[in-house]
Amino acid sequence: MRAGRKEGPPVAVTIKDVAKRANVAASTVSRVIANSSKISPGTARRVREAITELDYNPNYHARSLVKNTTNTIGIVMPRSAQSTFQNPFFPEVIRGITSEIHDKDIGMYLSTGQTEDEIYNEVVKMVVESRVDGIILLYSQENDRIMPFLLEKNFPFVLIGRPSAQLDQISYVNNDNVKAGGMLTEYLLLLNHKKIGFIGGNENSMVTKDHLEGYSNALAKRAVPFREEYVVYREEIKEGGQEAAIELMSLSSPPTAIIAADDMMAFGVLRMIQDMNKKVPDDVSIVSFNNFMLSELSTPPLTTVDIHIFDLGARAAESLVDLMYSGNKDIQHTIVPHHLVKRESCTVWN
Amino acid sequence: MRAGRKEGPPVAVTIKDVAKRANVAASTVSRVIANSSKISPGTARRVREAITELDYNPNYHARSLVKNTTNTIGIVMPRSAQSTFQNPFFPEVIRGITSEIHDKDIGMYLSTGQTEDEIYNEVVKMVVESRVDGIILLYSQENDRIMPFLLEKNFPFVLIGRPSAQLDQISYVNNDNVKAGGMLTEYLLLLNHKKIGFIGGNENSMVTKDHLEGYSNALAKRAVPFREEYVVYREEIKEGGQEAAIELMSLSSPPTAIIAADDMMAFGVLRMIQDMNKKVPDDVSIVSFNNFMLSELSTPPLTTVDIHIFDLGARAAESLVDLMYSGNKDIQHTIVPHHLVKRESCTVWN
DNA sequence: TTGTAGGCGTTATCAG
DNA sequence: CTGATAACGCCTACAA
Repeated sequence: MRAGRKEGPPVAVTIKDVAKRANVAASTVSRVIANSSKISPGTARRVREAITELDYNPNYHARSLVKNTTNTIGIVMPRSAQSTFQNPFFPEVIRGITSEIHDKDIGMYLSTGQTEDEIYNEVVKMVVESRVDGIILLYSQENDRIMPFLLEKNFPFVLIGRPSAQLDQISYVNNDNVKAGGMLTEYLLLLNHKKIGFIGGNENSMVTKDHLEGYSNALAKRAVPFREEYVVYREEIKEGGQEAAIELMSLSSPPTAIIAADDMMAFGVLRMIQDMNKKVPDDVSIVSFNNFMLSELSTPPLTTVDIHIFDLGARAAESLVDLMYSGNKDIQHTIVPHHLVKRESCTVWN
Repeated sequence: MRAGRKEGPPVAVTIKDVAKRANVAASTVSRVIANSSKISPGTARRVREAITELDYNPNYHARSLVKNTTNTIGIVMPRSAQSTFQNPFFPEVIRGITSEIHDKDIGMYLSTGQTEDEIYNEVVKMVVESRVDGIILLYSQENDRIMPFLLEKNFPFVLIGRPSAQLDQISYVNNDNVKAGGMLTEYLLLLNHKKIGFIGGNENSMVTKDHLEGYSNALAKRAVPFREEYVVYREEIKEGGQEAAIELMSLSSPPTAIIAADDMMAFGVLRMIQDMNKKVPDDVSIVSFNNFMLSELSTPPLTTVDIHIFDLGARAAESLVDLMYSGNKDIQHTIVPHHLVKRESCTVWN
């Protein structure tokens, strides 16, 4: 279905009205708006007066039409973020983006699609109808149609995360998730844990793959065997952690420490472990990724790695603005640092 | 600062190209796109072929310019939501809005302003530059300039929350917050609590006022004295709850139960109470509003009133779409029901 | 320094 | 049923 026609509200004041009022031609008005150098102070003043008196604002579409620029960027979220925009990750990224563009007169257009097709079609519309000047992709998955499309159209975009291919053609900003996963694992190892469970998010997402790689690297380095049964995947943000905890803890030799895909998962794990009448961290240690705001308010407060989500968004916006307006078409790869936030959900294993 | 000019990417295919290809006039192409009735099947087919062959998409701005319609709605968030988009309320509202518009070909434009002035200017731009067809306001405050402006321009908008004035001229969707506040208080009263602390959010916001009214009503009805010192306000989403807990618990006669402005606050309160080596709910009961996803995962799980945030967004979008495209300009007031979710943060006071 | 004219890509009106 | 043609509101040569 397509929305119907709008009854035009009181016709807006146009550039001609201003011109008439100031006794000049429309083009002159246009020039003072553009701050054209060659304009006499006198007329400039007169025009400006007329503008304020009439409360004139240039029509966005007319301007976009002729300049072929929209001054807005599109944000594309994954399907799963739509169903769970609940994941604080996305709002926080958007905050970061916002911080970077709010004073640059750049607007933000949000995708609303809820299926892969809907999202793809929205992206197509954004670019081919010239709705936006550039796009920030909030996710990457293997075999996705969006990036190939954008690449083919040669349309400016930056990805938050890691592309699964064509690294050298895609601007992205990401964390070093392999390293982060490794660090967390090593931390647990140093705490003397040998049986470490790993709860991944979407099995096909790059983050998950990278975390897992870091995990297994760290294990290998300390000659701790990698055990299949310690690795489980859950996508559902709410029940995921709880279910994974059940799966892990019901093993004949359950882990003494668990790495959760993110703090939301960790909350679920925490809840479930406590429901089992076990203590965190005494009976099982928990660590996770992201450092959401609430992580420090849980019981016990969560040890987690802060990946600076806000910065992810801000840097992405920065790169994109560069790509769109600076003429600099160089591909940029930005790695946002992470750091461990030690709190009280981990302890030494006897 | 204003963003610069974009280098036009490969010029897009226009309606004229299609016309040429199909050997018809541009206006004919326009007609088949609009599904005009009076068009011969033959040409229609030829045109459609040309469209797909050329991969033609109508230019959004050209169309908006002449039709004076944008098929997009603007979402205006409060300053505090920008700094704390962290509050799950906003993402959840947006999910609701999205659910309502994603299949209607309606887009979503997000405000990015971070000061009151920036936000106001953005709104002005949205309406006066014809960027959007309507607006959803995610907050209301007394002495705000935005609603008067919208009203004066006779621009379609709906408010999520309660207007502080001109109720009959403003479409809004809201909860019955007085009732919700009253219910929570009565619940605690029935649990035999007499000393009930109230932590409000922003003291000037309508929600807070309504909650407080419900609170004091309920107290009065049971002849329990209203005590000034039991009422505190905190805006900061993260530290607010903790600080308020300190303030309340250090009273000479501290409350045995606390009503928090929302679950985020409640988390902070919970944390702080536990840091004081007191038990929830045995030493103090906690209840709050909103029922965020995480509320059921805390320790202990939170008793809270579910206000159906998602529906707030969906209904608002529905009303707005009506206002914008249906020709029905009737003011609509929608009250979304709430319900108590009993969990484990409250118990009977001996 | 300023005005005139033409065009950006559509849709709507009016003939035919 | 279809084709010209004139808007929509703005910007940018080109002239003056």
